[in-house]
Amino acid sequence: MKSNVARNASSTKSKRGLRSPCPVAAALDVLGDRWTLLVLRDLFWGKSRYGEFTASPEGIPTNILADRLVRLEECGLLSSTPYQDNPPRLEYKITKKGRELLPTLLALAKWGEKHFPGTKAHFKAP
Amino acid sequence: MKSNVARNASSTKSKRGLRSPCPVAAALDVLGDRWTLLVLRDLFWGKSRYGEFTASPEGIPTNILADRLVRLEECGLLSSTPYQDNPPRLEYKITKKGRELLPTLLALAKWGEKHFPGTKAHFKAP
DNA sequence: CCTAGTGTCTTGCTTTTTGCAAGTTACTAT
DNA sequence: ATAGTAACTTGCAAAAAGCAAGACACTAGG
Repeated sequence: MKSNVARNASSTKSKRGLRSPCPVAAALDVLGDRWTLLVLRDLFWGKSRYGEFTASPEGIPTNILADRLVRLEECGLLSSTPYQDNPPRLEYKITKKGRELLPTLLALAKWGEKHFPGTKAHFKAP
Repeated sequence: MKSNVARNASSTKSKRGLRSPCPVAAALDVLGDRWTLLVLRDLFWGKSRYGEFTASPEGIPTNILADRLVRLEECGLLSSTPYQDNPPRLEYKITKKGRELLPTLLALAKWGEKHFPGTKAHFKAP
């Protein structure tokens, strides 16, 4: 069963050089969409398997999840390891590089809590 | 000259309630694309007019810029005031709510500088 | 042996968004 | 009258998002 990399080789926007000398722009080439930081959030929460990600309250579509997991591994923000051979199945873990996004997620969560009453973050404080 | 709100009433994804009780998800409904945080960065840098935004190194397309300025004002992250009457022209300023995203931008910039060598942030440190 | 269930994807398709490039407007300057 | 300017809008093609169903390779149970 093939990966979906062939379906939309969409990461061309950061495959060739940076579009800007700004680190925010470079970071957003990886993170700037609705779902990527949410997948990272779930990894921070300790989720590691497909069903755990899809069970999150936002209801990520499975083709989007598959795409983001591939891209995040390509960018070195998560790593995958098989946990079963028949059928082959992967679990995902955040990497050191990915963990270094925690300040960004915490800052975003704090801003979100302040400006979207009724929302509540559930990060484990360091 | 009409606004482009009619062209794509696209903020329906956050017009009706939150898609999730998570503040990160709520924040990403506003910020989760490639350009929005870059426009905010430019506002932090003190840019306020159209030509200043388009002069940034990323080369934001003007229809995207127009769209994001409208949405950011709708969300209360910037305010616009006329600086000329003939023809009518607006300049944009970040609001308090928008300034409260500075920790997020700084965290993102720091992560980007570390992982994209050659990039350099230019924020005024508080 | 057959059927149902499961988890992890892929696929087909429609809708939405992105973004290119050119055009429009209402002015000012010469 | 013409050219230039700033701030957009527009038409269109391409890309991405996302719905819903399907495929696969197993396991469990009768």
